[in-house]
Amino acid sequence: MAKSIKTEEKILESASEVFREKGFNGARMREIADTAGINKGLLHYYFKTKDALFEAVFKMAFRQVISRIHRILETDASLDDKIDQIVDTHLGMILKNPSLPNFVISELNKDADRFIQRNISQKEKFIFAKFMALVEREAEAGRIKKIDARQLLMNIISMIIFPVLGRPVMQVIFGTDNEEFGKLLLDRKQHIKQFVKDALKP
Amino acid sequence: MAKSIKTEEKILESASEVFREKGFNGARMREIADTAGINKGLLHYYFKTKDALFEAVFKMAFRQVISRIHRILETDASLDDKIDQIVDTHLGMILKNPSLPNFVISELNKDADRFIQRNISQKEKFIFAKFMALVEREAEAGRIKKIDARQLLMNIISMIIFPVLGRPVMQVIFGTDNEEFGKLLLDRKQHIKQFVKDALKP
DNA sequence: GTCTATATCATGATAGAC
DNA sequence: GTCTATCATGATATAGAC
Repeated sequence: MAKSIKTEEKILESASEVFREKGFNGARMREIADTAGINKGLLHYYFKTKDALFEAVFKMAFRQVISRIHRILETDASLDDKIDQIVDTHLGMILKNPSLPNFVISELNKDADRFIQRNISQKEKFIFAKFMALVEREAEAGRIKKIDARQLLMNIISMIIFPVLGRPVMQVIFGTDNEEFGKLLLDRKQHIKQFVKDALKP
Repeated sequence: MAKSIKTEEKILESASEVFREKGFNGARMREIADTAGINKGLLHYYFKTKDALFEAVFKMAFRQVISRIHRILETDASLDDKIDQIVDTHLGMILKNPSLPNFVISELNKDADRFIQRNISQKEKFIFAKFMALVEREAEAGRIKKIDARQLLMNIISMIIFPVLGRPVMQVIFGTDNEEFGKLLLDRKQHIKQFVKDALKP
């Protein structure tokens, strides 16, 4: 057989596709089975319930979004390099998977509090504390303006993710078609890096 | 009666509440009726179908988001004032209605293209062209850096909306609880204005 | 206008043959 | 492991009494 992918992987792939497009409530087990080219009954053989299947898919998507950032924050790279890396890898990933941010965020907002509590660990706090210290050092050395590291990171991530997420809204505000807007998005890597650098200039 | 609100308004209010919280697919006509304190049958008397009710609610929410921006862009205020106004009125509105952005954006992304086409008008293009000209004039006069007006507006709106929208994600990255994050959000008006001003400095 | 009762249908999940 | 057939539930929507 050309396709040696195991059934379970095929199911996860198809489920990811359908859940991203329709959300948990909009997705049908029937459609997932069809997309995977298998029978509905088989879905329940591999994943007992719709919830279980969703959980598996969502976890993967969430890690994809968040682990990249943490990995970059963890390194010993300079602040400048960290910013460049976050913009490059994140914007690249999002442009390749435009449905990812909306999926993660809209599902997350359905039960935010429970999720936050389950996912904040000491490790997160520690990694981020390191980044805060880095920003503080840079400011004291006079290489950048004094700034709250959390606001800074929030600004950067906002400028990366929102344009893809809010694309329909922005297009209506601009009065712009898909093609023209696509060009704007391609320019953003360069633009964001410059914009942030300018804002930080002491 | 203390409550002289007409039934139809009461329905719209309740529907708005439930749709925002659960989305179109997650919302139940039953829950909307209960919230409004009326019977299910009566919902269909006022709004033939669930789709029709949703359409009415969504239109209101969308206008609330988008018309404010257009109104500000339209005025004869200076660029500086326009930026301040967008940040102030928008962030204020969003902090008062934290569920609004997620509702509008996640529903919009389910059928973005159809929606965009239906909502782009010559008026939009005209208003925005005026803003682009303003930004260009300021740059030529040497009062700000040269910048693409669309990227600029995208940056501003991103920084306003995303932190509320992506709040759960950011809290996990920061390792921060609701209270601490809430304080960060309150500081953002001031922070964003300063950040943008710094980035634009020639 | 407002309610109760009901029709109709689609979905997630299970049972059981192969 | 994979399929078919079926169940049980719960949703939207309608009909009709008051």
